[in-house]
Amino acid sequence: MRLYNTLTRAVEDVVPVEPGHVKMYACGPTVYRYAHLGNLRTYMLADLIRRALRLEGFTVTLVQNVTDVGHMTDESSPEAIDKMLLAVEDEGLQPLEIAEKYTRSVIEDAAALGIDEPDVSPKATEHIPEMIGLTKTLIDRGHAYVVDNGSVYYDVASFDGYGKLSGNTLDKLREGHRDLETDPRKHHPADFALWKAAGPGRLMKWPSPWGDGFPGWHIECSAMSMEFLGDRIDIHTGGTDLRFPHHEDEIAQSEGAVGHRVVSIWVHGGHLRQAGQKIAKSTGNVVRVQDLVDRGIDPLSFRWLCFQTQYRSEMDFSWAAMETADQRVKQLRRRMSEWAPAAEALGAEAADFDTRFRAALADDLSFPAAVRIVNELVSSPSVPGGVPGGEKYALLAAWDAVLGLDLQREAIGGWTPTAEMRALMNERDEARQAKDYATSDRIRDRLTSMGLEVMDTAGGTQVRPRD
RNA sequence: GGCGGGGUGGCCGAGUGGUUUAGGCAGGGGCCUGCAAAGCCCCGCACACCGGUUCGAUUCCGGUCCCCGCCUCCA
Repeated sequence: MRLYNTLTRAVEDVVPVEPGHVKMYACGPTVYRYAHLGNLRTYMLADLIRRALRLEGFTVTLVQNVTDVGHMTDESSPEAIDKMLLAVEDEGLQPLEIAEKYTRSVIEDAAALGIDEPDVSPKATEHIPEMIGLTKTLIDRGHAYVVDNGSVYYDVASFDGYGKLSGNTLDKLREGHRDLETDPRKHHPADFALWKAAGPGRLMKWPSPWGDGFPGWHIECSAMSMEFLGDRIDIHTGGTDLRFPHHEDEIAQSEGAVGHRVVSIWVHGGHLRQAGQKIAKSTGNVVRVQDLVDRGIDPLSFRWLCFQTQYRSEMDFSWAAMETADQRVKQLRRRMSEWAPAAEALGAEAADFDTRFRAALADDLSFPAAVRIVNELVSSPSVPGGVPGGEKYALLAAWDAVLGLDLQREAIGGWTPTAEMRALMNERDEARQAKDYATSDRIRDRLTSMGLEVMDTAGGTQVRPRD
């Protein structure tokens, strides 16, 4: 298995520190609003890496945090508004109720998209002591300092490798600095909060050695990743926007605390755009799982849409492309039911397809190549010397462990026409045999109006639900 | 201003120093059919612009234009 490492800017082999067992950490959702498809694409990425690794025979442990601490709209301003607090005001709920509501919603949306749950989903609010502990360690090791109001800042100048992930090294940061108002107590403008003193009216706050306050944005990931996975983590994923400052700061924290490299491979997923702009709450162009459902699109079809684009690339979302993908997935399921049951063994041709599919996934998760292989398999001849239907079924069923498209749904689900439908089908066949086409066409219209697709086959009239 | 990533045929989107250079959808033609549908077969010869390297570049290098992300919360 090879993955592109943002840190080294190269595709690297995944070589877990513990042989055969890959430890993954994924930056997860902030739960004061609904997740949109862009967020979910990134969560899906972590799951796809896990699925592909498992197909390769690895054991995988995936930890994904739930950020239920509100962060500031603007870290540098004293008048900054807490986003969690905004949600609290808008919805008339308590912070924990807000968190619960949206946590549940994200879990549901992820499930609808076939994203398997992480092995562990720690909540930030339940690990405040670990964050305080890590902050103490950083102070002790000379990487952080306390200022007079009780906030604690990370001293970026104390960490040699600062900037290695994003390219934003300290000299570059100084050079290209935007005129931001920063806390004058900071030693360097790029210093960031590990712990923030609670201002008046702050709802979520905890006691600490430096007074009541709340954790900085980046510390939760350092603290929880190392708590659950140790200080040698094989893969860390997140959206490309987290590359700087979030992941850069996370590296400074984790490595500053333990004194050595913590994460081996950093994987960043590309953003979803719509009409050229990234999908975001602030842009006002969010698309949610519910929007897919409202349009009669199977949410799992969003997976197929995503598979066509390399995970690292930005992807433009359009309803036209989404509907095309949906049609294709539904078509695949229909073909599966035609090919059932699965063959017991694979012939040479089928085995070759299998090898190519697995190689595509192992090559930096090349889903576009995998999609092509699926398409080739589907349209390959089922004649002797080709791939018989039963083998196609067996292959696609196996690949579905990664694709997650529920391809066997129709074949297994066994949709069957009702007695009424069967009676009409018989009537139509009789009319057709008698060449009474006026009657047969009328019956076809009747079946069509029942939401069915009518097909003539060698065995007579067949119907299936129209998608 | 700094950092990072892009511009491919009607659309979505892979990929590659040349020789058969994806795939899907839409579109055109055909087979099949009583007619449709479904299925099958055939058809597009693209790579922002300008230079350079090369026998040869869409692919490598330089420049130009444009787009997107990050630098404030962000997947």
